[in-house]
Amino acid sequence: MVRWEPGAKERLQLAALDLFLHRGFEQTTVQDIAQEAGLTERTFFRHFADKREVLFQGQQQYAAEFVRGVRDAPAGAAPFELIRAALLSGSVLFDDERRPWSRQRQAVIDANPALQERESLKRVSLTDVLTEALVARGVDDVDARLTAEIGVSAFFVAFRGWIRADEQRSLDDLQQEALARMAAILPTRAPA
Amino acid sequence: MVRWEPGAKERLQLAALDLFLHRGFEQTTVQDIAQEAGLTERTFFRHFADKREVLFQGQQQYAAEFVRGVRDAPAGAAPFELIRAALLSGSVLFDDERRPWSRQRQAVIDANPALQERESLKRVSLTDVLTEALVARGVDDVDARLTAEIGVSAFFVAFRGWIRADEQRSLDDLQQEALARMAAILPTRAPA
DNA sequence: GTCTATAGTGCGATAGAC
DNA sequence: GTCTATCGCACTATAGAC
Repeated sequence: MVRWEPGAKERLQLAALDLFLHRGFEQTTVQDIAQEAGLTERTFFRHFADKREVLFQGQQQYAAEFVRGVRDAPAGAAPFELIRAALLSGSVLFDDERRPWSRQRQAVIDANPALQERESLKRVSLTDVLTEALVARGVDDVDARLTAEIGVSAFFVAFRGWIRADEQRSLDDLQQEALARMAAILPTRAPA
Repeated sequence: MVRWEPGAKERLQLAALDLFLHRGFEQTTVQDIAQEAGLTERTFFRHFADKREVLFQGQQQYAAEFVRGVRDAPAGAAPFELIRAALLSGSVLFDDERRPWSRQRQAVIDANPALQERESLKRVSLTDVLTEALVARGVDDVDARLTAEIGVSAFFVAFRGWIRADEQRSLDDLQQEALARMAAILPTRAPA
């Protein structure tokens, strides 16, 4: 007889999403989740720093793809090209199979302020790592931050559209549209 | 003898900032803060939803100024003009007198992830109300969201610069610079 | 204003993998 | 033997219920 089944973390994540969906985040205790996964509270907290974090693991995987897009872009690419590459690279994680799961997860987050708080912090972290990646590609500090802000905004606006019930377009299509619209909103520079 | 001194909320805020600065956020209990202000824990939670919130009251005042800028902008103003008006309107709250206080407060926030989380949520809320204000001015939903994102990004990047030790320029100068740089980063549209 | 549930921590013990 | 995952228990502070 084994002392523990493999995949404890995954079991906890699945149990948590399921319970949050049906009972609500606040109405679900960590003990409930652990019990559902055949583990104890203490073990839950070994895998996740806090109760909310169980929904946000995997985000750093997205950040990594994002950064990889920047790192692998052709030499001499302008900041705007770098951010397009980042967005395209990240979008591969959001295929049509994932759409229903993303919808469920987002519904749970939208129903709870504490989870929105964590999500918004993840957004900031994503902007930070992207900024760093741009600086590593030689972009000026402030421009890097602004470029990252533009890119992350495009991602989040596109993502919201992507999980809409009637939306069929790919995430990257929506991202490109968001970037184009932002360019249209900002004033054109006077020709040199 | 009075039953309670006036300004309970303000006393709690001042006591909290002071204790957070000297002891750290986590090392300060709500009881510490209440005691310092001559009140009870229960009273603290009557004024603030949670321990972190004591640092974030006054943000909604900023949001109101922001929105007012949008509402009072001249008729027929393009989204970009509306956002410029919002930023200018909000910046009046950040005069040179406030700079040292903003620095202190930000130092406390930067030292604690839980506070960064709350700050990032406030940022999202600000974007939401700004989006709403733009929609009320007739801007298309998606453009409103994107415009709000641009504006809030400009504010936060500018604010970071504004509290730098050696920075002398006004917040709005820095905001304008941020907007100009974003425009320069995004590609120019092909002429119609 | 009191009471209590729950989140989250610290430390130690144990069981298996290697 | 070492290393790591799990569990047990006692504990504090937050936050909400009554």
